Amino acid sequence: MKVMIRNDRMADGEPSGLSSSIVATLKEQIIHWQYPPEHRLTEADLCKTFHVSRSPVREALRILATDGFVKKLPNRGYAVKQYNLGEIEELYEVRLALELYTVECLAKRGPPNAHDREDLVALKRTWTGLLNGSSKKAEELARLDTLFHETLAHATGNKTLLRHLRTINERLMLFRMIDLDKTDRAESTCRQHLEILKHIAAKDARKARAAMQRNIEEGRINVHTAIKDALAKAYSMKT
Amino acid sequence: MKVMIRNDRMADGEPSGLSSSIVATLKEQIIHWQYPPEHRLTEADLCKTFHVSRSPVREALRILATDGFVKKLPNRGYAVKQYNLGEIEELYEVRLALELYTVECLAKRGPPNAHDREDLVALKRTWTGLLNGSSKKAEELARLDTLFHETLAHATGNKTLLRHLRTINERLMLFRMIDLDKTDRAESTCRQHLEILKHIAAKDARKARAAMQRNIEEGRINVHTAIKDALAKAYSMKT
DNA sequence: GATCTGAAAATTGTATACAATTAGGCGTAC
DNA sequence: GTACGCCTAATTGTATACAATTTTCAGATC
Repeated sequence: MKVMIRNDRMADGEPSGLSSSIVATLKEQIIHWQYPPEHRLTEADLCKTFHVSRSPVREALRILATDGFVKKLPNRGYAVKQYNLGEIEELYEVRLALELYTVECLAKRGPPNAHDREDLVALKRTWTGLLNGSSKKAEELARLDTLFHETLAHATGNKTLLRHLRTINERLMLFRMIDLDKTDRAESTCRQHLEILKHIAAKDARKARAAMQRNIEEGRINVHTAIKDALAKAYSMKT
Repeated sequence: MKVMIRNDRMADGEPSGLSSSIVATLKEQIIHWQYPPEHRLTEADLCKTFHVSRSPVREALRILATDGFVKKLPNRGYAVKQYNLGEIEELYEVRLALELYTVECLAKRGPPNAHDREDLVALKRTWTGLLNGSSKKAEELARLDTLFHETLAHATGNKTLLRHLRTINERLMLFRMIDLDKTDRAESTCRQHLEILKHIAAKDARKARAAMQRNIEEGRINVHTAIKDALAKAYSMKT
């Protein structure tokens, strides 16, 4: 009973005890759309489902709120946050600013140590293989895509940059599948990623930024049109 | 005692009750260096000083930890976070990325509505006045400088961008006074800010970025040298 | 039928009690 | 003198009880 799930990345002093596993579980569920948007989450309900008291549940909800997965309804508990088109665009903009800086940084001064340099060549191997290879399931692609962008940020050596990028990209997880499910997206992603790596290796900051911008913008546009279509459809159904 | 400080930007559902005022008070104290770095903060102690129970104190400490003002010592409570040179540089880098994007955004598409446009001309008035005028106390300068950068971010209309920039700049508050106390910094700040506004008005994104970069870099360098000197002095004293 | 009123239910905010883990120190053996 | 082990105190993690606020809904009134 009451198993303490030890979190993977427990190096920093952040998570502790039951709340961290509640956070992880709920995040996972929300990202996979297992709750309808605006679904209400009350402390009492979560206590029942997780078989714990209110203390860790409260902590978990507060964390999820600051991470942008739930929002607080004054005096009415919490609800799964639904992002509207404008907010999604905002997230993509901040992501763009941070990732452009990331590649500029890498092109200009390169990875700070041998380990990070190896990570970059490993990325090149991975995505070259993916370009020719077969496995193009969206789920796996999403994992590798996340890994790609996080590895770049990590290679700058700037942990603060990585952390901010993570919180942004974690939220965008909600929509990443929409993007990567698109036809031919796998191939264009491969080409764009390889291009980014090429320009970094060539120490061409301008071209690296441009390539990264194309990569992120394509994703943003895919999500944008998909959401707008969905909204239009939902609206037309109501009339 | 136990005054509930109503937060300015309370529009979102974040703060509530006692914890928010504890957070505000401790933040204020930490920013003003009223605790030595690495000073330990235990829940029990804070309960006594604030005359509240552990629940709100725990909540406050968790918030302060995610905001980067305290760090968690596993099983030993919390401690006021001491930033080393590398971490400060990281913060300045992320800030640079976000603020460069901010001015680029403003120069390219301009403020989204009349209200934000007015804010920008108000900034121009303020800093023109400051250039000629007298009041150059560092404390007041810091307030206006913060207002300048936050107003720009706000004028983009991107709330997410503003929020991330705030969390970064809030931490850099710890070192802003070091920067602004420097001789002639007031004047150079005025000139740089006015230049930024000029290029934004002229819709010249490249020059606006360059001007913002100079502004931020100057601050970074001031802080960098000051901290390095302080560390060198502390080290030489020990030998 | 619409609207106001009041009480009950729902829900969070706070306080406190208990459990579990860990750090620090003291004493003892070698 | 040093190292080992136990014991106590410190400290957090969790559960629960209580208080205060707000929503909601039934019933009465116009």
